[in-house]
Amino acid sequence: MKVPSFVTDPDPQLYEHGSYVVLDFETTNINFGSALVPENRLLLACWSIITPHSDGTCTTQHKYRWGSEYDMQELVLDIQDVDFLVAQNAKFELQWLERCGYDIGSRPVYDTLVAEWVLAGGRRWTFDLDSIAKRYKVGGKESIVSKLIKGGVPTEDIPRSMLLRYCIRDVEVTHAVMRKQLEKMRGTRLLAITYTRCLTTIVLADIEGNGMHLDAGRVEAEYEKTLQEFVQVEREMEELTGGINPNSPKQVADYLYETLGFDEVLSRWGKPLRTSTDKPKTDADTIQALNATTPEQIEFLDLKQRQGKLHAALTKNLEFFIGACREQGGTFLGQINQARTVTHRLASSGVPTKFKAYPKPKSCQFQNLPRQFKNLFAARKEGWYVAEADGAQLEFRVAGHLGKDEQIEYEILNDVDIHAFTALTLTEAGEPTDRQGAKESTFRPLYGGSSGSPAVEAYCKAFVEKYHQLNSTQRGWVLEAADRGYIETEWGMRYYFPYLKTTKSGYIQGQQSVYNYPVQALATAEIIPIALVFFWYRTREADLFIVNTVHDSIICEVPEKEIELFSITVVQALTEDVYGYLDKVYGMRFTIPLGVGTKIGHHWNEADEDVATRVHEALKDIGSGLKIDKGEVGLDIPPPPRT
DNA sequence: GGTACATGCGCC
DNA sequence: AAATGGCGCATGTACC
Repeated sequence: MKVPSFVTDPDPQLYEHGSYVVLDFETTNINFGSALVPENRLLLACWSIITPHSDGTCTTQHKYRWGSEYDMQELVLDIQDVDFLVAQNAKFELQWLERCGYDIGSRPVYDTLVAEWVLAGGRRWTFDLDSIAKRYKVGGKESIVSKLIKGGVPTEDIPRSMLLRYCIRDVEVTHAVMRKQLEKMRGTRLLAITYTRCLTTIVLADIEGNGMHLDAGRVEAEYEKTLQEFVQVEREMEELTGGINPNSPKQVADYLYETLGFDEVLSRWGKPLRTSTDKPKTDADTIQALNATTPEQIEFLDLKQRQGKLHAALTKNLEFFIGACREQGGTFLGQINQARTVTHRLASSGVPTKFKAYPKPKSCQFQNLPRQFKNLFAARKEGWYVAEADGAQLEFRVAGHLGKDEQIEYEILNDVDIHAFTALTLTEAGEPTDRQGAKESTFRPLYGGSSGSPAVEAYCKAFVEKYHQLNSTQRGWVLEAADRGYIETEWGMRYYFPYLKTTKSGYIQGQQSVYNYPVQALATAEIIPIALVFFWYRTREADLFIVNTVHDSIICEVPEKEIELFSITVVQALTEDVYGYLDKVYGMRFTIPLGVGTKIGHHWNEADEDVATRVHEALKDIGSGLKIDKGEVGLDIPPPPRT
């Protein structure tokens, strides 16, 4: 499908001179009124239409309409008549507008919540409309209706006149906030950032409605197996300990350090490693590091480690999965949230769901699903595939670009194995490590880490020397942050660091965040969302659909006939489209080749070799370094030459 | 009885 | 004295 010009040739100045509708809906409030809950109903829409004129003035028209999604034709026509749509938390309005028959991809949105998140630049502000309004001194104090809704009063029970006043007021406040935000962004490069974020909002509004789908047979088997093992472990623990609660850090600590007489793990300075409130630690890493000598000690550590893992697997995932399979056909929804993270990554949260089998509602988010359970997910349609594409070594390559680091560029162009260097350095420093074991240390110094075991410290030093151009760039960021209180990234985003402190020794506390934010942000807050937007538009008329995105990846359900379409389009979106967008919108020429890896099979993360052969064939004339390994197909696409 | 915090664990 | 970033959910405990 053709990608609209407001994506291929964006002009963020549209927000300054275009016509727009400011919209607010009132709905019944199951799960905060989400349009994705079929039982929710639309009650009321209030909107203003703002039409600018060539002489600098503008006309404003106010409208409202009581009724359901089937009564909103006039609203839809009004939106179709303007350049863009404005709302606070536009994802919510877009999901309702979808139910009203509006094409949510047809024009840009301006989301005051998202814009405020951009302006916050990493400061932990609150982003509800009342808080924002208060900061801009518009709109007065929180209304009674707002408190009633928060207090759980059904919206439909609130007197109509009150609800109408409330809704009109929210439209006015949203509009006033928008004008203030635009004012504040003038003279900065934040408008373009806001534009990118708001394009992403549209796509998220759509993806959230799809949910992910479980293979019920596999879930039942996995649950049964895990439960049996868990029951066995708990029984053995009870016999050994006489009945402590293994989920209580307090009781476990008493048992470990009093009853069993373990010595606490010590830091390099000889002090015990404690929790933030100075209590003895009982987590998996600590238990791994304890020195067991008696048979009782050995047995307990083994049991506790298994118990912790099994308990987490059951309570956080498998019980939820079982509920979803037995009670709702295997498909469940998750939220993908903007305005949560300080770096502008996306976050995910679960949708609280009440299953018959459990007394309390359970939630399951989409970004921390255990790897070992990914293959419990399948496409919901017979014969379809789950296809995942991820940005190859995305943050490392981004670091190479931001640091203008020739060594990183060389290593990417020549496909150098970076973990091998880590393993070698650690081994030479006296701690023999294989490639797999070295992986966890590889990027520690990239994010400002410098300490650890002697060998790890030696590795950190070696890293900093090897990629000295990146390191001096990062140290520059730290100085800028310490000096001005914020940094401005290459693409114009500002991150504030009000809490940086320089110690007597000259060490800047909090510098790790400064090292990290630009790298994490360009990779997972810009490049992946941009790719997501292009991929979504390019495949809107295809049957395939996006079901999830996890920081550096895009996950879809794809019919057999669209395997090639998926592969070619996702590669284009994650590379060429990104180069083009960064250049056009941020004036930024990306210098390092971006790469893509694809994995396609009937279950998530379970590659099908035959499909991989087809993908390999489809991509053979594109890019460079095409390779196929255990069903995963990867390649790089170099950035366009500089002219 | 309800809420807030601490802890631990999962992901990238 | 300590020094790798970013999240969300389940449970236990302290406290009102």
